[in-house]
Amino acid sequence: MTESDRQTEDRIFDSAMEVFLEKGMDGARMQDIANHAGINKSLLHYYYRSKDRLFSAVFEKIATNLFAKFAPVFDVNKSLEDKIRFFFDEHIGFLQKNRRLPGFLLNEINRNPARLRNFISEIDFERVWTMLYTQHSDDLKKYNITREKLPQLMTTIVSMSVFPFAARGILEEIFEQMDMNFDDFIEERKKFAADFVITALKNMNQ
Amino acid sequence: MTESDRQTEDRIFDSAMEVFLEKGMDGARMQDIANHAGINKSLLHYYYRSKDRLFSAVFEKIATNLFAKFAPVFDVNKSLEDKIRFFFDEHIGFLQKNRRLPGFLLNEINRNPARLRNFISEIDFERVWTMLYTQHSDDLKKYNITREKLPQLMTTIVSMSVFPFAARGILEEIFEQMDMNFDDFIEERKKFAADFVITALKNMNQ
DNA sequence: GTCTATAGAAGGATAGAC
DNA sequence: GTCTATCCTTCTATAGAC
Repeated sequence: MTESDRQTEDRIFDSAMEVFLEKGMDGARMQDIANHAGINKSLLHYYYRSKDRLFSAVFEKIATNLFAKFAPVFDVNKSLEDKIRFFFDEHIGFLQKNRRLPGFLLNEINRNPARLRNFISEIDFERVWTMLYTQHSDDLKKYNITREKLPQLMTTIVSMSVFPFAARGILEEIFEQMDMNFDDFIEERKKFAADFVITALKNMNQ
Repeated sequence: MTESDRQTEDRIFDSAMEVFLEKGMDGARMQDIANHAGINKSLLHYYYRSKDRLFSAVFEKIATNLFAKFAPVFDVNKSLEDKIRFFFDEHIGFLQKNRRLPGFLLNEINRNPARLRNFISEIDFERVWTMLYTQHSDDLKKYNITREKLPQLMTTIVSMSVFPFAARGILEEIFEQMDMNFDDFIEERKKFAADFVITALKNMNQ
Protein backbone atom coordinates (compact mmCIF):
# COMPACT_ATOMS: atom_id res chain seq x y z
CA MET A 1 0.00 0.00 0.00
CA THR A 2 1.56 3.24 -1.14
CA GLU A 3 1.70 6.52 0.72
CA SER A 4 -0.97 8.09 -1.46
CA ASP A 5 -3.32 5.13 -0.97
CA ARG A 6 -2.99 5.52 2.73
CA GLN A 7 -3.72 9.23 2.42
CA THR A 8 -6.90 8.65 0.47
CA GLU A 9 -8.07 5.89 2.75
CA ASP A 10 -7.46 8.09 5.76
CA ARG A 11 -9.25 11.02 4.22
CA ILE A 12 -12.22 8.79 3.51
CA PHE A 13 -12.19 7.45 7.02
CA ASP A 14 -11.99 10.89 8.61
CA SER A 15 -14.77 12.20 6.41
CA ALA A 16 -16.94 9.20 7.19
CA MET A 17 -16.37 9.75 10.90
CA GLU A 18 -17.39 13.38 10.55
CA VAL A 19 -20.56 12.61 8.59
CA PHE A 20 -21.63 9.57 10.62
CA LEU A 21 -21.18 11.50 13.86
CA GLU A 22 -23.30 14.29 12.47
CA LYS A 23 -26.08 12.29 10.83
CA GLY A 24 -25.90 8.79 12.25
CA MET A 25 -25.82 5.60 10.20
CA ASP A 26 -29.34 6.00 8.78
CA GLY A 27 -29.06 9.70 8.07
CA ALA A 28 -25.61 9.64 6.48
CA ARG A 29 -25.23 9.52 2.71
CA MET A 30 -22.29 8.04 0.84
CA GLN A 31 -22.39 11.08 -1.42
CA ASP A 32 -21.90 13.41 1.57
CA ILE A 33 -18.88 11.44 2.67
CA ALA A 34 -17.40 11.51 -0.81
CA ASN A 35 -17.96 15.25 -1.12
CA HIS A 36 -16.45 15.85 2.28
CA ALA A 37 -13.38 13.86 1.30
CA GLY A 38 -13.19 15.58 -2.08
CA ILE A 39 -13.26 12.32 -3.99
CA ASN A 40 -15.59 10.26 -6.10
CA LYS A 41 -18.32 8.16 -4.59
CA SER A 42 -17.08 4.92 -6.11
CA LEU A 43 -13.79 5.26 -4.29
CA LEU A 44 -15.66 4.69 -1.06
CA HIS A 45 -16.66 1.27 -2.30
CA TYR A 46 -13.21 0.60 -3.65
CA TYR A 47 -11.72 1.05 -0.18
CA TYR A 48 -14.52 -0.07 2.10
CA ARG A 49 -16.77 -2.27 -0.02
CA SER A 50 -20.07 -1.08 1.47
CA LYS A 51 -21.64 1.58 3.63
CA ASP A 52 -22.06 -0.91 6.42
CA ARG A 53 -18.37 -1.84 6.47
CA LEU A 54 -17.37 1.80 6.41
CA PHE A 55 -19.69 2.51 9.28
CA SER A 56 -18.41 -0.44 11.26
CA ALA A 57 -14.84 0.78 10.90
CA VAL A 58 -15.85 4.21 12.18
CA PHE A 59 -17.97 2.81 14.99
CA GLU A 60 -15.15 0.61 16.26
CA LYS A 61 -12.72 3.49 16.25
CA ILE A 62 -15.10 5.73 18.16
CA ALA A 63 -16.06 3.11 20.70
CA THR A 64 -12.42 2.26 21.30
CA ASN A 65 -11.56 5.91 21.83
CA LEU A 66 -14.30 6.46 24.34
CA PHE A 67 -13.77 3.31 26.34
CA ALA A 68 -10.03 3.91 26.39
CA LYS A 69 -10.81 6.99 28.43
CA PHE A 70 -12.25 4.86 31.21
CA ALA A 71 -9.28 2.56 31.58
CA PRO A 72 -6.67 4.85 33.22
CA VAL A 73 -8.95 5.30 36.19
CA PHE A 74 -8.27 1.77 37.28
CA ASP A 75 -4.53 1.98 36.75
CA VAL A 76 -3.54 5.32 38.18
CA ASN A 77 -2.16 5.19 41.67
CA LYS A 78 -4.42 7.55 43.55
CA SER A 79 -6.82 7.56 46.45
CA LEU A 80 -10.43 6.73 45.67
CA GLU A 81 -11.43 10.34 46.06
CA ASP A 82 -8.66 11.55 43.76
CA LYS A 83 -9.59 8.93 41.22
CA ILE A 84 -13.14 10.22 41.11
CA ARG A 85 -11.90 13.78 40.61
CA PHE A 86 -9.43 12.54 38.02
CA PHE A 87 -12.15 10.71 36.15
CA PHE A 88 -14.50 13.67 35.89
CA ASP A 89 -11.68 16.00 34.82
CA GLU A 90 -10.38 13.64 32.18
CA HIS A 91 -13.62 12.26 30.90
CA ILE A 92 -15.57 15.48 30.72
CA GLY A 93 -12.46 17.12 29.27
CA PHE A 94 -12.36 14.50 26.56
CA LEU A 95 -16.05 14.92 25.78
CA GLN A 96 -15.62 18.68 25.56
CA LYS A 97 -13.46 18.01 22.53
CA ASN A 98 -15.77 15.28 21.21
CA ARG A 99 -19.24 16.48 21.99
CA ARG A 100 -21.20 14.43 19.52
CA LEU A 101 -19.67 11.18 20.60
CA PRO A 102 -22.09 10.27 23.42
CA GLY A 103 -25.26 10.84 21.46
CA PHE A 104 -23.85 8.97 18.50
CA LEU A 105 -22.79 5.94 20.52
CA LEU A 106 -25.91 5.68 22.65
CA ASN A 107 -28.11 5.91 19.62
CA GLU A 108 -26.23 3.47 17.42
CA ILE A 109 -25.85 0.95 20.21
CA ASN A 110 -29.54 1.00 21.01
CA ARG A 111 -30.19 0.55 17.31
CA ASN A 112 -27.83 -2.39 17.06
CA PRO A 113 -26.53 -3.71 20.40
CA ALA A 114 -24.64 -6.52 18.68
CA ARG A 115 -22.01 -4.05 17.54
CA LEU A 116 -20.93 -3.67 21.14
CA ARG A 117 -20.63 -7.34 21.95
CA ASN A 118 -16.99 -7.62 20.93
CA PHE A 119 -16.00 -4.77 23.21
CA ILE A 120 -17.94 -5.96 26.22
CA SER A 121 -16.90 -9.57 25.98
CA GLU A 122 -13.27 -8.50 26.30
CA ILE A 123 -13.87 -6.91 29.68
CA ASP A 124 -13.22 -9.08 32.70
CA PHE A 125 -15.54 -7.64 35.30
CA GLU A 126 -14.30 -10.03 37.92
CA ARG A 127 -10.84 -8.56 37.49
CA VAL A 128 -12.12 -4.97 37.58
CA TRP A 129 -13.71 -5.55 40.95
CA THR A 130 -10.63 -7.32 42.26
CA MET A 131 -8.38 -4.46 41.19
CA LEU A 132 -10.67 -1.93 42.74
CA TYR A 133 -10.91 -3.88 45.93
CA THR A 134 -7.21 -4.52 46.39
CA GLN A 135 -6.42 -0.87 45.71
CA HIS A 136 -9.11 0.64 47.92
CA SER A 137 -10.29 -1.96 50.38
CA ASP A 138 -10.07 0.52 53.26
CA ASP A 139 -12.12 3.19 51.55
CA LEU A 140 -14.63 0.69 50.23
CA LYS A 141 -15.20 -0.71 53.71
CA LYS A 142 -15.33 2.70 55.32
CA TYR A 143 -17.93 3.96 52.86
CA ASN A 144 -19.72 0.63 52.77
CA ILE A 145 -19.36 0.25 49.02
CA THR A 146 -20.22 -3.35 48.32
CA ARG A 147 -19.91 -5.23 45.10
CA GLU A 148 -23.68 -5.20 44.77
CA LYS A 149 -23.79 -1.41 44.83
CA LEU A 150 -21.09 -0.96 42.23
CA PRO A 151 -23.31 -1.06 39.12
CA GLN A 152 -25.59 1.64 40.52
CA LEU A 153 -22.60 3.71 41.51
CA MET A 154 -20.72 3.36 38.23
CA THR A 155 -23.84 4.08 36.21
CA THR A 156 -24.37 7.21 38.27
CA ILE A 157 -20.81 8.41 37.75
CA VAL A 158 -20.86 7.77 34.03
CA SER A 159 -24.27 9.33 33.62
CA MET A 160 -23.17 12.52 35.37
CA SER A 161 -20.41 13.00 32.86
CA VAL A 162 -22.02 11.62 29.71
CA PHE A 163 -25.65 12.68 30.00
CA PRO A 164 -25.17 16.45 29.58
CA PHE A 165 -23.51 15.79 26.23
CA ALA A 166 -26.13 13.27 25.14
CA ALA A 167 -28.78 15.84 26.06
CA ARG A 168 -26.88 18.80 24.69
CA GLY A 169 -29.67 19.72 22.30
CA ILE A 170 -32.14 20.04 25.16
CA LEU A 171 -29.77 21.78 27.53
CA GLU A 172 -28.67 24.37 25.01
CA GLU A 173 -32.28 25.27 24.30
CA ILE A 174 -33.02 25.59 28.00
CA PHE A 175 -29.84 27.49 28.82
CA GLU A 176 -30.47 30.00 26.08
CA GLN A 177 -33.71 30.88 27.79
CA MET A 178 -31.88 31.34 31.08
CA ASP A 179 -28.97 33.38 29.73
CA MET A 180 -26.66 30.55 30.53
CA ASN A 181 -23.93 28.98 28.51
CA PHE A 182 -23.44 25.28 27.82
CA ASP A 183 -19.65 25.52 27.86
CA ASP A 184 -19.58 27.22 31.23
CA PHE A 185 -21.99 24.66 32.59
CA ILE A 186 -19.73 21.83 31.45
CA GLU A 187 -16.63 23.44 32.88
CA GLU A 188 -18.38 23.81 36.24
CA ARG A 189 -19.57 20.27 36.06
CA LYS A 190 -16.13 18.71 36.49
CA LYS A 191 -15.98 19.95 40.06
CA PHE A 192 -19.67 19.75 40.86
CA ALA A 193 -19.95 16.12 39.80
CA ALA A 194 -16.87 15.10 41.77
CA ASP A 195 -18.02 16.93 44.90
CA PHE A 196 -21.51 15.52 44.56
CA VAL A 197 -20.45 11.92 44.19
CA ILE A 198 -17.79 12.05 46.87
CA THR A 199 -20.15 13.67 49.34
CA ALA A 200 -22.82 11.09 48.70
CA LEU A 201 -20.35 8.24 49.05
CA LYS A 202 -18.93 9.48 52.30
CA ASN A 203 -22.30 9.87 53.96
CA MET A 204 -24.55 7.26 52.43
CA ASN A 205 -23.79 4.40 54.76
CA GLN A 206 -25.02 6.28 57.78
CA MET B 1 -65.01 13.21 11.03
CA THR B 2 -66.70 9.87 11.40
CA GLU B 3 -65.95 7.22 13.95
CA SER B 4 -64.18 5.04 11.40
CA ASP B 5 -62.01 7.96 10.21
CA ARG B 6 -60.95 8.55 13.72
CA GLN B 7 -60.16 4.87 14.11
CA THR B 8 -57.97 4.80 11.02
CA GLU B 9 -56.21 8.01 11.89
CA ASP B 10 -55.53 6.72 15.37
CA ARG B 11 -54.29 3.41 14.10
CA ILE B 12 -51.92 5.23 11.77
CA PHE B 13 -50.73 7.46 14.58
CA ASP B 14 -50.14 4.58 16.96
CA SER B 15 -48.30 2.60 14.31
CA ALA B 16 -46.18 5.60 13.41
CA MET B 17 -45.31 6.07 17.06
CA GLU B 18 -44.29 2.45 17.32
CA VAL B 19 -42.12 2.51 14.20
CA PHE B 20 -40.55 5.92 14.82
CA LEU B 21 -39.67 4.95 18.39
CA GLU B 22 -38.06 1.79 17.11
CA LYS B 23 -36.21 3.14 14.08
CA GLY B 24 -36.04 6.90 14.49
CA MET B 25 -37.05 9.43 11.84
CA ASP B 26 -34.29 8.49 9.38
CA GLY B 27 -34.60 4.76 9.83
CA ALA B 28 -38.39 4.55 9.69
CA ARG B 29 -40.13 3.67 6.43
CA MET B 30 -43.61 4.74 5.46
CA GLN B 31 -44.19 1.22 4.21
CA ASP B 32 -43.39 -0.19 7.68
CA ILE B 33 -45.89 2.14 9.26
CA ALA B 34 -48.56 1.22 6.73
CA ASN B 35 -47.92 -2.49 7.23
CA HIS B 36 -48.03 -2.08 10.98
CA ALA B 37 -51.38 -0.30 10.72
CA GLY B 38 -52.69 -2.84 8.24
CA ILE B 39 -53.52 -0.21 5.65
CA ASN B 40 -52.23 1.10 2.35
CA LYS B 41 -49.26 3.41 2.11
CA SER B 42 -51.19 6.16 0.39
CA LEU B 43 -53.56 6.46 3.32
CA LEU B 44 -50.66 7.79 5.36
CA HIS B 45 -50.40 10.71 2.98
CA TYR B 46 -54.14 11.15 2.91
CA TYR B 47 -54.19 11.74 6.67
CA TYR B 48 -50.81 13.28 7.34
CA ARG B 49 -49.65 14.72 4.04
CA SER B 50 -45.98 13.81 4.44
CA LYS B 51 -43.56 11.75 6.48
CA ASP B 52 -42.28 14.88 8.15
CA ARG B 53 -45.74 15.95 9.32
CA LEU B 54 -46.49 12.49 10.61
CA PHE B 55 -43.23 12.46 12.48
CA SER B 56 -43.86 15.89 13.94
CA ALA B 57 -47.23 14.79 15.26
CA VAL B 58 -45.63 11.79 16.93
CA PHE B 59 -42.70 13.78 18.29
CA GLU B 60 -44.97 16.37 19.88
CA LYS B 61 -47.07 13.71 21.53
CA ILE B 62 -44.03 11.96 22.94
CA ALA B 63 -42.34 15.12 24.15
CA THR B 64 -45.55 16.28 25.82
CA ASN B 65 -45.95 12.94 27.56
CA LEU B 66 -42.44 12.95 28.93
CA PHE B 67 -42.37 16.54 30.08
CA ALA B 68 -45.78 16.18 31.66
CA LYS B 69 -44.15 13.71 34.00
CA PHE B 70 -41.89 16.43 35.39
CA ALA B 71 -44.64 18.87 36.22
CA PRO B 72 -46.33 17.23 39.24
CA VAL B 73 -43.09 17.49 41.17
CA PHE B 74 -43.52 21.21 41.45
CA ASP B 75 -47.18 21.05 42.43
CA VAL B 76 -47.40 18.27 44.95
CA ASN B 77 -47.42 19.39 48.54
CA LYS B 78 -44.50 17.50 49.98
CA SER B 79 -41.21 18.14 51.68
CA LEU B 80 -38.19 18.56 49.42
CA GLU B 81 -36.93 15.14 50.37
CA ASP B 82 -40.28 13.50 49.67
CA LYS B 83 -40.48 15.30 46.35
CA ILE B 84 -37.17 13.85 45.29
CA ARG B 85 -38.32 10.36 46.25
CA PHE B 86 -41.62 10.99 44.53
CA PHE B 87 -39.88 12.12 41.37
CA PHE B 88 -37.65 9.07 41.05
CA ASP B 89 -40.54 6.70 41.76
CA GLU B 90 -42.84 8.34 39.26
CA HIS B 91 -40.38 9.16 36.56
CA ILE B 92 -38.48 5.90 36.53
CA GLY B 93 -41.79 4.10 36.83
CA PHE B 94 -43.03 5.91 33.76
CA LEU B 95 -39.88 5.10 31.81
CA GLN B 96 -40.17 1.44 32.78
CA LYS B 97 -43.32 1.40 30.70
CA ASN B 98 -41.81 3.55 27.95
CA ARG B 99 -38.24 2.41 27.67
CA ARG B 100 -37.43 3.63 24.21
CA LEU B 101 -38.61 7.14 24.86
CA PRO B 102 -35.39 8.65 26.25
CA GLY B 103 -33.13 7.41 23.48
CA PHE B 104 -35.63 8.50 20.88
CA LEU B 105 -36.03 12.01 22.26
CA LEU B 106 -32.37 12.67 22.94
CA ASN B 107 -31.43 11.54 19.47
CA GLU B 108 -34.12 13.39 17.58
CA ILE B 109 -33.57 16.58 19.53
CA ASN B 110 -29.85 16.54 18.89
CA ARG B 111 -30.64 15.97 15.23
CA ASN B 112 -33.08 18.86 15.10
CA PRO B 113 -33.13 21.07 18.21
CA ALA B 114 -35.67 23.43 16.64
CA ARG B 115 -38.39 20.88 17.26
CA LEU B 116 -38.04 21.51 20.97
CA ARG B 117 -38.20 25.27 20.83
CA ASN B 118 -41.99 25.44 21.19
CA PHE B 119 -41.90 23.37 24.34
CA ILE B 120 -39.05 25.21 25.98
CA SER B 121 -40.31 28.68 25.21
CA GLU B 122 -43.50 27.91 27.12
CA ILE B 123 -41.62 27.24 30.34
CA ASP B 124 -41.22 30.19 32.68
CA PHE B 125 -38.02 29.36 34.51
CA GLU B 126 -38.32 32.43 36.67
CA ARG B 127 -41.61 31.07 37.97
CA VAL B 128 -40.21 27.59 38.51
CA TRP B 129 -37.52 28.96 40.77
CA THR B 130 -39.98 31.17 42.63
CA MET B 131 -42.30 28.23 43.26
CA LEU B 132 -39.48 26.09 44.45
CA TYR B 133 -38.17 28.81 46.69
CA THR B 134 -41.48 29.73 48.31
CA GLN B 135 -42.27 26.09 48.97
CA HIS B 136 -38.89 25.08 50.31
CA SER B 137 -37.01 28.17 51.40
CA ASP B 138 -36.04 26.55 54.70
CA ASP B 139 -34.62 23.42 53.11
CA LEU B 140 -32.91 25.36 50.35
CA LYS B 141 -31.17 27.59 52.87
CA LYS B 142 -30.29 24.73 55.16
CA TYR B 143 -28.70 22.75 52.34
CA ASN B 144 -27.24 25.83 50.72
CA ILE B 145 -28.99 25.24 47.40
CA THR B 146 -28.64 28.46 45.51
CA ARG B 147 -30.20 29.45 42.26
CA GLU B 148 -26.82 29.12 40.57
CA LYS B 149 -26.50 25.49 41.59
CA LEU B 150 -29.95 24.51 40.39
CA PRO B 151 -29.05 23.66 36.77
CA GLN B 152 -26.27 21.31 37.89
CA LEU B 153 -28.57 19.75 40.42
CA MET B 154 -31.54 19.31 38.12
CA THR B 155 -29.37 17.91 35.35
CA THR B 156 -27.96 15.42 37.82
CA ILE B 157 -31.38 14.32 38.98
CA VAL B 158 -32.75 13.94 35.49
CA SER B 159 -29.66 12.14 34.27
CA MET B 160 -29.87 9.61 37.09
CA SER B 161 -33.34 8.61 36.00
CA VAL B 162 -33.06 9.03 32.24
CA PHE B 163 -29.53 7.89 31.43
CA PRO B 164 -29.93 4.18 32.23
CA PHE B 165 -32.74 4.00 29.69
CA ALA B 166 -30.86 5.99 27.09
CA ALA B 167 -27.91 3.64 27.61
CA ARG B 168 -30.03 0.53 27.87
CA GLY B 169 -28.28 -1.15 24.95
CA ILE B 170 -24.92 -0.82 26.66
CA LEU B 171 -26.14 -1.74 30.12
CA GLU B 172 -27.97 -4.85 28.96
CA GLU B 173 -24.83 -6.09 27.23
CA ILE B 174 -22.77 -5.46 30.34
CA PHE B 175 -25.31 -6.89 32.75
CA GLU B 176 -25.62 -10.07 30.75
CA GLN B 177 -21.92 -10.64 31.31
CA MET B 178 -22.39 -10.11 35.04
CA ASP B 179 -25.47 -12.29 35.47
CA MET B 180 -27.47 -9.22 36.27
CA ASN B 181 -30.84 -8.11 35.06
CA PHE B 182 -31.72 -4.71 33.64
CA ASP B 183 -35.22 -4.73 35.14
CA ASP B 184 -33.95 -5.48 38.63
CA PHE B 185 -31.34 -2.76 38.27
CA ILE B 186 -34.01 -0.22 37.34
CA GLU B 187 -36.28 -1.24 40.17
CA GLU B 188 -33.40 -0.80 42.61
CA ARG B 189 -32.53 2.51 41.09
CA LYS B 190 -35.64 4.30 42.34
CA LYS B 191 -34.41 4.05 45.88
CA PHE B 192 -30.70 4.26 45.17
CA ALA B 193 -31.02 7.47 43.18
CA ALA B 194 -33.19 9.14 45.79
CA ASP B 195 -30.89 8.14 48.65
CA PHE B 196 -27.84 9.22 46.70
CA VAL B 197 -29.15 12.66 45.79
CA ILE B 198 -30.63 13.38 49.19
CA THR B 199 -27.44 12.36 50.96
CA ALA B 200 -25.32 14.53 48.71
CA LEU B 201 -27.63 17.50 49.17
CA LYS B 202 -27.69 17.24 52.94
CA ASN B 203 -23.94 17.13 53.26
CA MET B 204 -22.54 19.14 50.38
CA ASN B 205 -22.57 22.55 51.98
CA GLN B 206 -20.19 21.51 54.72
C1' DG C 1 -6.11 4.21 -8.02
C1' DT C 2 -9.53 7.25 -9.76
C1' DC C 3 -13.01 8.67 -12.68
C1' DT C 4 -17.74 8.54 -15.52
C1' DA C 5 -21.77 6.31 -16.35
C1' DT C 6 -25.31 3.60 -15.08
C1' DA C 7 -27.61 -0.27 -13.10
C1' DG C 8 -30.90 -1.68 -9.72
C1' DA C 9 -33.54 -1.12 -5.78
C1' DA C 10 -36.15 1.53 -2.50
C1' DG C 11 -38.45 5.28 -0.77
C1' DG C 12 -41.75 9.23 -0.66
C1' DA C 13 -45.45 11.06 -2.89
C1' DT C 14 -49.51 11.55 -6.18
C1' DA C 15 -53.28 10.45 -9.74
C1' DG C 16 -57.28 8.29 -10.39
C1' DA C 17 -60.62 4.41 -9.98
C1' DC C 18 -64.01 2.65 -6.86
C1' DG D 1 -62.12 6.80 2.74
C1' DT D 2 -59.43 3.26 0.65
C1' DC D 3 -57.12 0.96 -2.89
C1' DT D 4 -53.96 0.11 -7.25
C1' DA D 5 -50.74 1.79 -10.20
C1' DT D 6 -47.12 4.63 -11.06
C1' DC D 7 -44.09 8.72 -11.04
C1' DC D 8 -39.92 10.72 -9.57
C1' DT D 9 -36.16 11.09 -6.80
C1' DT D 10 -32.55 9.33 -4.15
C1' DC D 11 -29.37 6.03 -2.69
C1' DT D 12 -26.17 2.14 -2.75
C1' DA D 13 -23.41 -0.35 -5.59
C1' DT D 14 -20.97 -1.93 -9.82
C1' DA D 15 -19.01 -1.98 -14.67
C1' DG D 16 -15.67 -0.31 -17.40
C1' DA D 17 -12.58 3.37 -19.35
C1' DC D 18 -8.31 5.68 -18.35
